[in-house]
Formats: sequence, C-alpha cells, structure tokens
Amino acid sequence: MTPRRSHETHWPTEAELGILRVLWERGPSTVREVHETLYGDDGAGYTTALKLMQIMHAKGLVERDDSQRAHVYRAGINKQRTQKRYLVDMARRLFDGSTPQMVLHALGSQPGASRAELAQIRALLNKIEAEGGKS
Amino acid sequence: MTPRRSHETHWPTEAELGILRVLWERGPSTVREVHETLYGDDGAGYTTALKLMQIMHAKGLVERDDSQRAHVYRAGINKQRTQKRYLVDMARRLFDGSTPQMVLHALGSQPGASRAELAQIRALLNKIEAEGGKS
DNA sequence: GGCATTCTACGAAGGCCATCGTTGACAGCG
DNA sequence: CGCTGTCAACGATGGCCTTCGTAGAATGCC
Repeated sequence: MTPRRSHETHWPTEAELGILRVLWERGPSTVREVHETLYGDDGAGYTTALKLMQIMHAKGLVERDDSQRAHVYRAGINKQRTQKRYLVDMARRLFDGSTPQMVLHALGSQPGASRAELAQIRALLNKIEAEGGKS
Repeated sequence: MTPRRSHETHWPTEAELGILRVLWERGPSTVREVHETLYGDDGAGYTTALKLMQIMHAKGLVERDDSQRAHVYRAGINKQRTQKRYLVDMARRLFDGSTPQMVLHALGSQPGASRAELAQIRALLNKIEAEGGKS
C-alpha cells in the first residue's frame, strides 16, 4: 500500500554484500571475476551477478570503469565504515543501542578467541580506559 | 524465476524484530498493547501489527493464548539465543566469521563504554583467558 | 567477411515483506 | 433487541530482491 520508507542511504542486501566482500578482497574486478569467485560453477548464473552489479552501480555501492569492453568494478563504499554501520545498527536493533552490551554478549558466547586476539582486545581496552571512558 | 533459497530456520524480519523486542520487554501482550507500544499514534496501523503477529505465529516466532477474545501473544524464541544468532551471522557476513575480530571493531569504533562496562568486559576477558583461549 | 565467444543491457518472473481495507464475529449497553 | 466499538481473519497492493532469458554489440579468429 504505502511505499516502504526507503532507508535513503542504501543498505547492501545479502547478495550485494557478497559482491562487496569479493571486491574488498580482490580489488577492482570484472563481472566474470566476481562471478567465478563468488558463485563458482554451481551458484547463480553470470547474468545474475551482472544484474546485481549494475543495480549496485545505480545505487552507488560500486564504481565502474567502462573504458574496457569488460567493465571493471570496484567497491564504492568503505569496508570499515560498512562494518561499523552494521555493528551500530545491530546494537540498536538487539542490544538497546548499547555497543558495550553487544561486545559483552559477543565475547560471552563461544568466542573462540586466540590468546593473541585476547591480548589485542585487552590492549584496546587499556587504550580506551586511558583516554577516559565515561564515568 | 527460481525459488529463493528459503533460509529454513526463520530469521525475524525487521518489523518482526520490533515486535519481539516489545514482547521480550513487556512480556505477554495483546496485539493492541504491542501496537501502541511500538507504533503509537503515527506509526503503522493496527491491522499491520495484527497481520505481522499472525504471520509470526505461523512461523513459530510467537506463541498465542486465544482463550480470551483479545489473544495474548508471547515471544516464541529466546532473546539471548536470538542475539547470539545475529552476532554469529554478522561475524560471518562481515568479519570473515571471526567473532573476536568483530569485537575489536565494535570496541574500536565509538564504544561509548562506561567504566563499569569496561570493567565488566575486562572481567570477562580474564575469565576466558583463565579457562584457556586457543594458543 | 563470417562465425563463435563474450560482453552489456533490458525486461520479466516469482517470491517475500509491510501495509492497509474490508468483513464478519463478538461483547457490552441501553 | 439493536447499536456501537473492538477484534481476528483474509485478501490485495505495491515495493524490493534474486534469478534468468534473450537481444544486441563488440572482439578475435579463420
């Protein structure tokens, strides 16, 4: 009935996120390269990947160099910023907006963290505390 | 064309999550109560909430007591488990499946953590380390 | 030039999602 | 009994997402 409130800033869909992951890892790639990496031989067809990437281009999620016959795509949004965006959104939706609460939950449930990672987290904790957390 | 791979285990959609949040917080509630809490006067209409909750009931996301005229709904899935499920999925989609990496990112970007929360995280860290993280 | 291959572009199908309108049941009240 | 308000049920609508089929252009090779 009523038009869905269009989130305005585009959230990548699940399939789009898959393509972004490939572009973030491989760097600029053609549709064929992305398709092979992502779907291999028994995933979605080539034109599916093409269509998705065209739509993503229209949304600004990827940029495109069409000077060659096979256009070369690259991620149009930053990986770190996207990760952060999703984290903040997840905290909002499931943890009352509290990132620390989310961290606690994430750590608490089967983290499988290595000692090195634990040390890294601890170091970050020290840094945050030194810079003055909220009282 | 081809049927979408149906995730089989139902992931609550955005609107469904909103309703679950209300049920988790308020406990068993009627459609009207959920609607008022969630949408107030200028959100979606009453029948929208009703329809959503009926669909959720069909999916098993909520349970229902229909012994009264106004049916009473309660959450059919556990809050903690749902939080964990989303966390794991997010780690998979954006952090190479690594929860610790995700924690690092979450802590690193605008934590807004209170000292108490930092201490809580630190305590949890100690506990995990004591129980032996992977080398 | 002619053919096979590889692209891009376009459109459409089928599914799910959120939203709402309408209908019929039910309850309370005068 | 008849009104009035609330409720569940159902269907439909418009939008978005994923997936393809097909067409047309470009390229390379004989």
